[in-house]
Amino acid sequence: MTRAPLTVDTIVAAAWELSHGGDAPSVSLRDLGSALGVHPTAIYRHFRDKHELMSAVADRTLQGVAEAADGIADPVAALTAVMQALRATLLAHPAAARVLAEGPTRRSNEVALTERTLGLLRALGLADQDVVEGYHALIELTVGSSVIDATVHALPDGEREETYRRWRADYLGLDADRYPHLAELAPQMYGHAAGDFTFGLGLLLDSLARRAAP
Amino acid sequence: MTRAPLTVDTIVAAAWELSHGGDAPSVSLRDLGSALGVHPTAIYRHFRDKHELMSAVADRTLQGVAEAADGIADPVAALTAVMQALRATLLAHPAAARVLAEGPTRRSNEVALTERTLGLLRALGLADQDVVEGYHALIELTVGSSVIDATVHALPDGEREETYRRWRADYLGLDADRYPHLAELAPQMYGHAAGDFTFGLGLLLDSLARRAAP
DNA sequence: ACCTGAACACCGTTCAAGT
DNA sequence: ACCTGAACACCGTTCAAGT
Repeated sequence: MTRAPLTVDTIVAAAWELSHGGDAPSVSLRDLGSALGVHPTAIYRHFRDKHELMSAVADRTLQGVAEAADGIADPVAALTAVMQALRATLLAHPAAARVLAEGPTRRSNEVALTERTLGLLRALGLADQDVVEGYHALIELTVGSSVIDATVHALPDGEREETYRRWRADYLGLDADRYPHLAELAPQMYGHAAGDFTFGLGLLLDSLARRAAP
Repeated sequence: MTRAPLTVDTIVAAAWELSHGGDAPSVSLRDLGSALGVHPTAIYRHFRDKHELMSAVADRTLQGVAEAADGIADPVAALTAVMQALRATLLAHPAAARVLAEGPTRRSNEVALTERTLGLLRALGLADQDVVEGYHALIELTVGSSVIDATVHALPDGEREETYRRWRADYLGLDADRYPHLAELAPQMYGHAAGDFTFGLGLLLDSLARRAAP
């Protein structure tokens, strides 16, 4: 009995599976080959190089993100849902997140996400230039938040809390004369990364909504 | 005549030099060794591993960023100057930017930057919790903007414009019935990445200033 | 047409050996 | 104490050879 023939979709699906979680910071072609039961270099028959493969994997990761806005009438609430969904998938697939962070892939799910976001910003009543710049600001905040949090997020729950605790302790241990603000505020830092993102997203959307109002 | 002895500072300075620009996406220990006239593995006598070295290089990259606020009385203007300085150095050193994007190094220049930023947010009149969350939002937007723009920013001027032009053309070529917003707004996208960052930063600071007001 | 095998030019890292 | 040499276990990628 022979193996099912290799296709672009089979390869992307397997690579997407391997890109889960942060314990596997990047997918190697040798690992991917053995997951597919195929020689590592067989992948080059279907993708020009590894970057093209990872770009396809990254786009698969964006499947359904635009649809997070479905059924939400309020544009601000819909934009919040889309950006939270984007952040969730970037945290789950850090290797794909790195590819998306390099610039737009212009692949189908990414295009759908962009189209949806632009439409929601227009529904808010913004001028065209504000729509475009607001879109970039939302993406920049969400991607930044995701890449910053990805490493710690990949840790098991216990280690994650321990890491945050150690960071706070480092700040608390500083000379309070030289670093008065840090020494005082340290206990409140790194308490809840997801909350920080929600706060920042709210700041951006508040400003955008205000620019839209007459 | 014998070579000057290897020190932590010599190594960091040489690695910092090699980390300039985006044509060199990452510094290899073999390249670093030959730049120093030393066997690649000699570096392990001074750093535990490559990550510790790159963490030191990343902090060197932050030298002077906090001082971008010097002499600026208005907290909003000072915060703008600091974040623009941070973005500039992250764009110039993408390899270091990737290390900083993984989480806080808690090294001296980073600590100085954090302390300064917290102080400026407090000067704005914000409550402690808003100071902490506002700080994270500013860093997330700035890091996100920098990693997204770094790849294109590293291209020579002509190629950079050509790349943006190609991206716009890709969006313009889409089916206008399925993607009406993109098709219409494409000409205004990717016009000036630095301007997009300034806009997003303004949105965050506007919201923060409003929260500070009574 | 599609995949394999062998090879190339790289990586970070370890450890015994030199001085 | 500090550095070198050799080796290990990896990478992505190319290209001729197999079927």
